[in-house]
Amino acid sequence: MMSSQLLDGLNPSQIAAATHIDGPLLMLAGPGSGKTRVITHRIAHMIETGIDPNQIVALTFTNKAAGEMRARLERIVGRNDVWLGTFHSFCVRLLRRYARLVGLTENFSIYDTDDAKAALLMAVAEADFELTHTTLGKLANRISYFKNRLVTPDILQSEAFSSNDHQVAQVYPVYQQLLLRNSAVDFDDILMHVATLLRSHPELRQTLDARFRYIMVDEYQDTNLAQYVIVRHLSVDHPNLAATGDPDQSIYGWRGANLDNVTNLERDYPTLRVLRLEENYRSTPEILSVADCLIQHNTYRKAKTLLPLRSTGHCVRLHTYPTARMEAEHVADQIVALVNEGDYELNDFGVLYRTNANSRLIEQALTRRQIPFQLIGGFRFYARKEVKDLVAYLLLINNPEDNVAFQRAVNTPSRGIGKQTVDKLERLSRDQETSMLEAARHAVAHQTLGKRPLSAIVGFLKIYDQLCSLVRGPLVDLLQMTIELTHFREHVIKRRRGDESEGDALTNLDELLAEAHELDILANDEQTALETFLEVSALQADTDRLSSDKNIVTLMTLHAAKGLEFRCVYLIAVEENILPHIRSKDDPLSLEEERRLLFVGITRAKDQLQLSYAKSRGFSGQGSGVPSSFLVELPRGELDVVDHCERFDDYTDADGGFDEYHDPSSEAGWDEANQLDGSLDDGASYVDFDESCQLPPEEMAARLGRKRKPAPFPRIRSGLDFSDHDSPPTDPWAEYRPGRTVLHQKYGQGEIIAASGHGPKRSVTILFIDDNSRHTFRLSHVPLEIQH
DNA sequence: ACTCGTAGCCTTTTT
DNA sequence: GGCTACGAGT
Repeated sequence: MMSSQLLDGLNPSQIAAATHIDGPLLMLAGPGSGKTRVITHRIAHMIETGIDPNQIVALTFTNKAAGEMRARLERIVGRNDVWLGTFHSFCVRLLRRYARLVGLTENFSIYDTDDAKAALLMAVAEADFELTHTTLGKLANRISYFKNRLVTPDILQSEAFSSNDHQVAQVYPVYQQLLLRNSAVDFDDILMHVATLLRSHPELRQTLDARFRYIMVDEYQDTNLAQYVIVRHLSVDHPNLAATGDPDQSIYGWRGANLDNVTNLERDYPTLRVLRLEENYRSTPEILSVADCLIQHNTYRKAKTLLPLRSTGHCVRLHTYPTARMEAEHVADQIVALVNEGDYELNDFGVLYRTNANSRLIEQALTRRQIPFQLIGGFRFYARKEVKDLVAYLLLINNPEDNVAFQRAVNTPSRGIGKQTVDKLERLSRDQETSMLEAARHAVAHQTLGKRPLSAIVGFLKIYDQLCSLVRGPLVDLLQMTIELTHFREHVIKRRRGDESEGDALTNLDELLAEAHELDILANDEQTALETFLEVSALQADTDRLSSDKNIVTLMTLHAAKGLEFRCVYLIAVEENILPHIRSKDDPLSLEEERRLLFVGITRAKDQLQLSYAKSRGFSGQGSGVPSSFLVELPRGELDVVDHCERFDDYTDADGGFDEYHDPSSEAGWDEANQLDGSLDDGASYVDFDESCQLPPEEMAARLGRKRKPAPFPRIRSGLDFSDHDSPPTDPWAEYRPGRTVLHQKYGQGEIIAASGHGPKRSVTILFIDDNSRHTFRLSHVPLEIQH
């Protein structure tokens, strides 16, 4: 039974996709094919046919995409309990629940790239590793690479590896242990731990498979092995996995995204239904023709058509400029002109580029013309120093084991605790096998430090304990008090004195307070405002802050533009060594990814598209001046080619002009470049895929024999809320339950009269015998001895 | 323990 | 071209 209203306005293949509910489904959706529309209508349709929204999960690439999808869905079916979020946020929730099964505690910290590097640096020191022939960054990248492919320290150490990876193998296990000691995860762990969890706990896997019965994955072409293993394991008994993606838009190979996942789907699900969405509602035929012409130069590719539905529009422009500055100025001028003509508004414009560094001149040109714009990319809001410094206190309050947070908080604002003291505390903590926070308390109690550092630490602990007592109150109060007790504002002002960003830094603090206040309002039983805050602060990407309601121009990298569209797109700096990037040129596969990146950029445009390059671009080296080899692959006859250099005699004769790249001999060169040697081995063969993705043989055999009806799943309240039935049995805090008698250091003996929460975030209310007083404590912060 | 200077590394892309 | 991590000096 399908609602005609719901499917109104969808084309036949879209309807087919939206009404395919049970069984595996792969939607190969070209750009602008109404994919988001299909997904939302599909979910709405599922709900309408009576499926419990609680059993539906839709995983997106960014929080923003999730938010948009939610908004659209709610417009159709109203408020609902469908889980819509990123892979990472979904996995964090799962991991919070089953943290103990992988050696974490429920209140684990999430490290962003900076924190992870700090932790890695500690691990390097601990492993007595010399950073002479490698850098911290490279080491971090390599470890990330392995984690994305589910290569654990054990596997790495047992495999044959290059001398380079031999070094990685020295540090990786130490790093991983250190993270566990701190009860912390890095971004990659979030996925890797969940994959491990599902692989090593069949009964839990089964429970969750039933719990999340309908799983959708958007941007499937950009998933990595860890992500594949996760959705694969959640779709065994209930193989209702629906993936949408476009292999031509796979641009995250460097992050471990694996196009094989598309083929794997066909292999692992023989009944997979593949649907193609090829009709394009977004772009003019001119734009699509250019895009198609380009992408056909990719060798490793399944043919796919782009069917234009819009009527003829403007010619795609290719502009050549003498300098990057002129490029920026002219783009800004065109924006002004088009807006003045009245057909376009500022938010119709997107300026796209390969690297963040390319935004600078455009920013200046727009600023000079007083055109408002938003710049997406570069540093995340939560990665700013003053923000991170403050958040460190909250992290430490939430997770006292977190030594990275401790080290950041303990001496910011500086209070006389230097490297010496911190090193000593780290040694003490390792010797005593406690957190650095505990080691600090111990040092105070036993006077094992010099007088001056000791009193500084006493001061810090006093602040910390005071803050901890506020943990049950509103987050905004906790944050406010942190700022006050640490004299944080004064600290920021002092740091940035004279600096123009001083004001910004203070504004950022206010923004944090506002955010905290907002979360206080949203807080519920499942997750406190503090927990939500810490999750957001770690997982919010810069692209998530993109605003679509303000009437301003958008500047962003091609990667950040994925999934977006603009009426007018300016794709600047289409130059050799920038796009394709210099670092991708040795490897044919990377080169193809660069081509896809340009394809993504082109297909963001609805009405107008201008590609441009400049013959000189400020800084030396960077292959300035040479047009991208991709430009030669475009249909020259269909382009409106404008060379702004002709008026500048100085530049007309300069090397590397477009025309030089259009002679037959160069083209022969490109053809040669396209004849790839077929070496697809990227060294990712550490994990046997079948082994990682299949169930144990016995279980598989058992399954093939019977197609049984799943047991009814316990009633769930909302979202990713878990009932107590599937509570892991390993939670020692569960022992603190009403009726138990406990001993408190100060108040003496009392009886637990109420308890709530799980793990160390569990809090209990106690009626004390001595003075009949009641107090509520968080177990993670107050030692309570159970009396038997 | 803090401040200033320098060397090397960095950025291509981000959850 | 810019940051930042580390080292020497006070």
